[in-house]
Order: sequence, then structure tokens, then C-alpha cells
Amino acid sequence: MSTIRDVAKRAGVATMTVSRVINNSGYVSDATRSKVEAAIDELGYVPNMLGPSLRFNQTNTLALILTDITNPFWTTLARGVEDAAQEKGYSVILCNTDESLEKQEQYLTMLLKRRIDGMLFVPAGDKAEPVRLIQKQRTAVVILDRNIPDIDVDIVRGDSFGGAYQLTRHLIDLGHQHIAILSGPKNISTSVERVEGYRQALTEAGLEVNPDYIYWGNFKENTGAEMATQALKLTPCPTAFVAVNNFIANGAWQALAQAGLNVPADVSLVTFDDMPASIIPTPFLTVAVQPAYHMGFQATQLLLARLLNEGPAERQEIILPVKLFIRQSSAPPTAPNSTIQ
Amino acid sequence: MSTIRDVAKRAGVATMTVSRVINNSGYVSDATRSKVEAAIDELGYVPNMLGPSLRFNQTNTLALILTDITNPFWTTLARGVEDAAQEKGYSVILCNTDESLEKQEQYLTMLLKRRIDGMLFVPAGDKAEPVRLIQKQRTAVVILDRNIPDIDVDIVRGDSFGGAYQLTRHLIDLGHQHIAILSGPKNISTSVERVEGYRQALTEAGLEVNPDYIYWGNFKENTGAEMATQALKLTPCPTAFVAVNNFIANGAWQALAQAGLNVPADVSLVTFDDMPASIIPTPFLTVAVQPAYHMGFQATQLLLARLLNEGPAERQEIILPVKLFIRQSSAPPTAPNSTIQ
DNA sequence: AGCTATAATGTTACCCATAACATGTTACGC
DNA sequence: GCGTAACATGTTATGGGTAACATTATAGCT
Repeated sequence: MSTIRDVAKRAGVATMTVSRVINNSGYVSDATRSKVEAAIDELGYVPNMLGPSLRFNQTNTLALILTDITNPFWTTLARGVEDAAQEKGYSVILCNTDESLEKQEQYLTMLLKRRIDGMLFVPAGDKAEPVRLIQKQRTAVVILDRNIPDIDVDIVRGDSFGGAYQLTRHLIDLGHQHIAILSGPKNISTSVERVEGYRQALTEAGLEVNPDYIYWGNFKENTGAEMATQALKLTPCPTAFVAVNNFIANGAWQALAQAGLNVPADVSLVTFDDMPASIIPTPFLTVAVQPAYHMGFQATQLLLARLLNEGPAERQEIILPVKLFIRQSSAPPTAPNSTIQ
Repeated sequence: MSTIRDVAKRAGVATMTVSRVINNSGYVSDATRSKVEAAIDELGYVPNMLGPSLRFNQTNTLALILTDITNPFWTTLARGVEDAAQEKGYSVILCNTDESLEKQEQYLTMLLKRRIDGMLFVPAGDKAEPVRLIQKQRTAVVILDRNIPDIDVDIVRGDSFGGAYQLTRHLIDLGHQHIAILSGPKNISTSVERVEGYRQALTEAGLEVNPDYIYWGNFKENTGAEMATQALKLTPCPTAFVAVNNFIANGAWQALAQAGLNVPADVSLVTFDDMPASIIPTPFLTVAVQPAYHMGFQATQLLLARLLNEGPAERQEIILPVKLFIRQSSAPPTAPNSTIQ
């Protein structure tokens, strides 16, 4: 593999001159430029970024650390990150933590060793320590989606509280009184805030918040199924379910079908996070949609602004609105709870 | 950000000694090791990989270049790549070409500048040139999913021909005689081979191959819809559709619904590439399933073997089997073609 | 011609970790 | 007590590109 020195020798110039040609900087005569370009072509020379990266401690690389790459929500967000990064000549290393703190730590140290310029970080937990680790190495970081208390760091996230409020309110407006919520882990802010939004909607409507109707699990399909199965054993049985993400909703949906229940005839099901039409041609679930692509894009722009010292002075907390799409999976309850309506 | 020199100074030793402690290599006394470890902790020292990367021309990084990160098929494959890479301490840069040759070339040169150790490459086209570019820089590469003629390079792909054959054969066995195929671009081997498999099944069954029933488009949902809409105008109207990937199938499905047709009562629809249950809770489409995760995993293992000079001497062409899952979207044709059955 | 500004090209030091080599120290057998 | 092996630590060169500085050539002006 040829180096800038090989090119310089072949063209009969100094390496610096080759560098000038490559980067279009400084003065180079047309004759010299041609000679150098010819040499580059002949050798098939491709510059080695590692030299300057080491010298100037700048890798032009970002990392996106997320928790589940198989979920279209994150994929869509990843596209936003990638597009914003590419616009400015940055590449993105994608890391998948599977919600595992161990994998997360492995990835973080690996990325720090690589002297990544910045991280877009969906933390697998609510501990400040991993973020502090990043900040200690003076690596720029923007938290995505999930809040972490007691830490001075930029964050871009959706309005979990508002979204859950809207979903629950929608069910209440339909006449539901026994609404269960299938949530994620207790140490993830989105889980918690969505339960809070649910609570608020119930309380405002004068409905009792029954703790038995609140399920804490994780963001996976099979857990969604298990939580729904459990909930169906309660008396009074819930007539509606709020799922806190799309995978939980799908699991719940399967469990409901398994129990011989029809959505929405027998039970309503609403959820966070839509799937694109390319994936679900006939969307059915009533959803609270977060602007995933935009979330990734905007967070990356903020991160890049910080890297170029163009960012705002104070910490940013950007909360993106969540929009309710009412579809077929939610309907007024039937027997036995509200026979009138 | 502290360097190995800072640590050495603080511990009162040479940088080499620190290096030995970090890498657990050579001889270090317990006393010295403790001193060094203390210094590392106090400074929060994280080694800079760029030094050795430059020195030894080894970045421990792979790249996965694919065409659509929003498609669960690729995401699943990406998981396979990531898992295999992580096992051996490699990280993966994910690049999304959107089937654009221009984006692809940008990414390739960027990756070569970074001195990536190897690439897993889903080419956006059938030209050998991009692969030759990579090989010229002595960067290891394994082609994924799509064949490229006239080039000496490892490839891991699914049995497109066989899968399409099975799908078509299944429809023929159900009694369909007018079967349309909605394919991707003409310059992508998977598109072509799937059409070939379709042809073979028809011919074997003594059915005429009607060129009007063969549609060439791309792998996107809206194109799938357009192709299906066009096909419905034909006489005799197809009673069954073979979609060449999941997004095309979803688009087609939408178009069929739009046209007031029910699947499978009015028309059958079969496709390549399944969606995981977490995404589609109630799978409906009859599919030819490629082992996406395994494809990514195995290709990465092959690539890593090559990097460590442990690979087989000769070029590998690994063709993974495709499995047919018969579900509800395919049924015998009704009027007007085969009223008897 | 002499001066200066600009154009064109070259030289050197630097970034960080480590392989390769060099040197110094201790332990142990005889 | 001496030689040798194993242990312990240090020194130096290396990799590739470029900022900063240095030098030389040319053009333009008086």
C-alpha cells in the first residue's frame, strides 16, 4: 500500500507538495499538480487518515450506541444520525448494547480507545457513571431518548409523559375505565415517564390508579406477551392496554389473540412507536408516534455543533413532541364494564 | 487527555513498562504493576489505539456496507455481523448506501482512508470495479447476498434461485397458472436469479413464461405497489404474485387492497424475506426465508479468518439454503381461471 | 538594479503506543 | 563465588500526514 512518500518520490516533489495537492491547500503550480495527480493515479494512492488522526486527535468519527438495532424505531433514528453525520463528513460506528450494562461498558471503552470525536448515546439504565466516564475523556456526548438524573449533558428525547397521557386519555374518552399499562424497566426514564403520563390521565379523569394494572418488564416482545397474559387474570379484567413500545405491543397482541380475544372488539390496545409502512403495510395499532428520524438528526446536529464549538453555551434538553394516530386497535369497551355507552 | 507518558511519569517508570502492564505482556513485578495501575486509575488513562493502528496498520475495524438499514432483513444480518465481529474484538462501521452508486463510492473511499481491516459488502449493482478498488488497497472483502460476475472474491449469499423456484412451485401446486413476479433491478443478481427460479418452476410445470408477467423495479415498497397495480391491468389477470423481497410484497399488498382484492381469497401473494415476530406479530405472508443472521455471522467469520490468514486457500462461494414457510397469503385460485380446481 | 510581495516548494517536528533491542538485577546450581 | 537463566526495566525507532517554519523563485514596481 503506497504512502504519500511513494507518491512524492514518483512525482519528484516533497511530501508536503503532495499533501497540498490532495487537500487543495496552499500554492501548487499547475505543472506540479499534474505530475502529482499522475503519480497518485499510477500508484492508486489512498491517503491514510490515521496519520492526521493521531497528530491532531480528530477522527471524524461518531458513535451511535443504542439498545436494539432490530427495532425499526432505532433504525429510523439511526438513519437520521447517519444522514446528519454524512453531511459534515463524519462516519458513524454503530453499537448495539442489547440493554446490557456489560456490553455497554465494553463498547464505551472501545470507543474511547478509538478516540471517537463524539457519541450519541442511548443509555441502558439511569446511572450517571457511564456518561461521566465519557465526559472525563473530554469526548462530546449527546444522550438520546432516555433521561439520566443529576448530570450536565445535552439530551434529545421524545415527550414520553405527553405521549402516554394522550394514549391513556384517548382510551378514557372511549369509555375505558380499567386500563393496564405494560411498561419497560423501572430504571429507564421512558418507562417511568410513560407510566406517569398514564397516571396523570387517569387521575385527571377521576379514575383510580390501580397499581395492579401497572406492569414493569422490558422492551421485548415476549415480555409484552407475558405481561398481557398476567393482566388478563386480574379482576376486573382490563378492557384496554397501553404498551410502552412497539415490541411490547406486538407481544401483547399475540397474547391477546392466544387468549381468544379480539382487538379492538374485546380489548383495546394502544402503543408507542410506529412502524414504517414498508414494514407494516396495513397499520392497525393506535400509536403515539415519536419523530425518530428527526430525533437522530437533530441530536447529531447538536453534537456536531459542540464539536465545532458552535453550540449554545448552556446544556440543551430538547423534548420532541409526540403525535397521536388513532387507528383500529382502539374502540369503546363492550361488556362487562360499560354496557351502556 | 492523558497519555502513556503521563502515566509513566506519575508511576516513575518507562512508558514501555506501562505498556506491559496494560497488555499483560512481558515481565512486570507486582510492586511496579500496582504503582502503574494506581497511576492509570488516578489519571483515568485510556490508551489511544491510533498509535498502534498507525504503526502496525491494523485498526481492528470492519465495515458493513449495505443498501437499506431500515429493512429488518439487513438489520438481522447486521446483528450477525456485529456478534461475530465482537467475539474477536473487532468493531463494525455501518454504512448505508441506499442502492446509490455515488454514496457507495463515497463510503468505500472513506473506509479505505480509514484503513479498515475488512469489509462486508452488499454491492449496489453488478460491476466488479468497486470490489477491485477495495482489493487494490489489499483490504479484505467478502461480498454479501449479491453475486458479481468475473471477480475473484469470497461471497456468502442465499439460494435465490431455489427460493424463487420453491415459491413459484408452491403457487403452481395450488393450481395457479397466471403468476406474476415483482422483481428488483435488472443489475442485481438476486433479482435476476429469483426471476430465473420462477421461470424454471413454470417451465418445468409446462406453463408458458409470459414476459408481461415479469416486472423489474427496485426493492422499495412504493415500487412494489406500482408494479402490482400495473400487473392487475393485464389480461388474463394474474391470480398470484411472487414478490422478490419483503418491501415489494408490502407495497403489492397495499396495492391489492386498494384495488379491492383480498389476499388470498382473490389473489395469492408470496415473497422473499421474513419479518421477525417482534415486528409482525401475526405473520401472514407465505415466504422464502433466508437465514439473514447466519449469513452475516458466517460471512464475518470468513472475513476474520482471512484477516488472520486462517482462511481456506481458494475462493469461497457459500450459498445458504432458503426455507419455505407456507402461511395464509397463498391459496388455490378461484374464478375465473380454475373454477374446478 | 534593487526591493518587495507573492508564488512555489522544501524541511522538520509531532502525535502515541510498542516491537526490537539493550541493559540491569536477582536467583539458583554447582 | 561465579556463571547462567530468568526476571525486570529502559531506550530507540517506527508508522503517515501536515502545521509551522524555512527557503527559493518569480513577478511587479519604482
